[in-house]
Amino acid sequence: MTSLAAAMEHDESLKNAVPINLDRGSRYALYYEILSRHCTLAPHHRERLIRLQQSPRRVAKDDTIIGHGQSTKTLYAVQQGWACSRRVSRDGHGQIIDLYLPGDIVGLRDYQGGRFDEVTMLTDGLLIPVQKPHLEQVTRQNPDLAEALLAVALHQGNIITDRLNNLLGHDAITRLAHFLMELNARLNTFGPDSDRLALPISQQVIGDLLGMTNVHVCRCMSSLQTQRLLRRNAEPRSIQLLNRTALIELSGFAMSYLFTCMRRGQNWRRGATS
Amino acid sequence: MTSLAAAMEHDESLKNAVPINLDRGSRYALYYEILSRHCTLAPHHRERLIRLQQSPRRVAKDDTIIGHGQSTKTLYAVQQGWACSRRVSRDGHGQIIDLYLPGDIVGLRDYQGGRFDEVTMLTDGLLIPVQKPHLEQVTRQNPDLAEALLAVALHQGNIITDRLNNLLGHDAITRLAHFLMELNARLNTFGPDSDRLALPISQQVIGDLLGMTNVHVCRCMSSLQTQRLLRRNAEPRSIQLLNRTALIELSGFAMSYLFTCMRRGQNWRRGATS
DNA sequence: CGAACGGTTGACAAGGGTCAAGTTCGGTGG
DNA sequence: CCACCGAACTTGACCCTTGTCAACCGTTCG
Repeated sequence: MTSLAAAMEHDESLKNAVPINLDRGSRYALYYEILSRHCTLAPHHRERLIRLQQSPRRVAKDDTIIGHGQSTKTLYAVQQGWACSRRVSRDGHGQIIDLYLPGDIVGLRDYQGGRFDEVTMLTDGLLIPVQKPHLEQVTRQNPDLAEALLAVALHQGNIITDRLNNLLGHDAITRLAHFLMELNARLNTFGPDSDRLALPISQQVIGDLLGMTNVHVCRCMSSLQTQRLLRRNAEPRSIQLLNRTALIELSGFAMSYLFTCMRRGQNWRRGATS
Repeated sequence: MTSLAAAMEHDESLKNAVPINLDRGSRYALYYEILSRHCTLAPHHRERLIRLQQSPRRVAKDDTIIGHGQSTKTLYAVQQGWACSRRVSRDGHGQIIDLYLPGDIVGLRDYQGGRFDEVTMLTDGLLIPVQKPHLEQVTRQNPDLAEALLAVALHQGNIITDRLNNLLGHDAITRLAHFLMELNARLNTFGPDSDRLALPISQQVIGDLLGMTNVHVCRCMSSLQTQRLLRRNAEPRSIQLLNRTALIELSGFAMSYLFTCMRRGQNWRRGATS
């Protein structure tokens, strides 16, 4: 086992936050894993993408990956840990825009340049950098990869759209429930659908993501626990889903944005088990 | 002047809602116009895209373009009029998700299939259909077009992200001001920056888009008018921006999602005027 | 003319923000 | 081992923004 592999496994607290298949051989093909969620890719694409990847970069909680207003030619795939992007307004107040989980690509929104949100780590983690020009070169030569990249971008857009839908016209408890279901779905995209949900972020951050105060997040969490819908664990920060059916019902969670992923995902899973 | 061209120009109320350059020759190349906002495209791409387009489809207010839950293999580019997509939840309540203006592509979010929001017209309009499989075939043969399509998708994602940012942590007046600035920017992407802003939708629809009630939209509009920031016209429904600087200041509008577009747009504009 | 629709206004209520104090817990230093 | 500290969470009191409900008005259109 290499030192990298060791580093990747020693971090117990993040273990169940890693939906990516880390079986032998796929360990270093993160971009291939991500892209092949949406399109069926050939083996030579796997090799091509592996050559693209730079060496993994271990980052700590609160590290700034991409500074505010700073142009960047680098994309990062999240191997481990959670990250978020913030939009900093003129008054210095930063609003969390987006949440990146293992298997997500950070910086894709800026792929063509022009928009420079700040990206910081919410937990310790491991990122795989790729140079945008290199990726562009590869996608120009491989229509399959270009299509897969488009699929990833559309998928990210669908996740955002789902969050937008969640924020519009729903009250705080519903929004929180929806957020938890979204996390549950994204963290278990291909893995077993565990009832335990890692939640390694503060209520302040959750509040920023949902447009409410940390105080009210706390109240809603308590309410959900009182309704026997979930139970909270303090250390490591996580929650136990006690009644997923009721939570889905309450939140109106649709999972529609996962359809693309699931459909292709089944191909992917068949391929992996064969 | 063909009958189509006549049809396109007789509709006075929508005249200033058309940011697309309708000069001779570009009139029928809507997809080329849209894609070349983001990438510099060659003349043969123009021909290729024109061949892709199906004959324009005139639609009326409240027409359903894409039914709820209905799969579709067709994309539509909006030539004239405004459209929106709605997400219909199980209880039958429909939440407006997205707004499509002239020059936008409808259905791109479902490009890979899997998500079926309802799309309806908010005004009368003119749409240019394209079959997704045909477009896919063309993009697979032309990396430039694939990249341009990716850019359009990312741009749409950026607009949504901006709206998300606007909804999180801003009060109703700020949200309304931001919405108006967004409209102003999107409707005048390349045209002269007019102070008159077409607003051919009801306050109920605006409320749905901003997550507030029609009553409160009315109150906020009145407040903005009282502050001498805008003036409302009843017929045709439009508003006059009296103090754009103050509105931008108030709403924290960034225009960042237009950067990609602007940057390339200047190329595009140079090309058009030469 | 009357129905239908969209906008306007007022009274009232509730969801959620704000502020502040208190609690828990892990880390740090003596 | 204990004392102390800070970060995050919890809880209560209070109040403001916004939703709700309703009446009313102006236009359009059948």
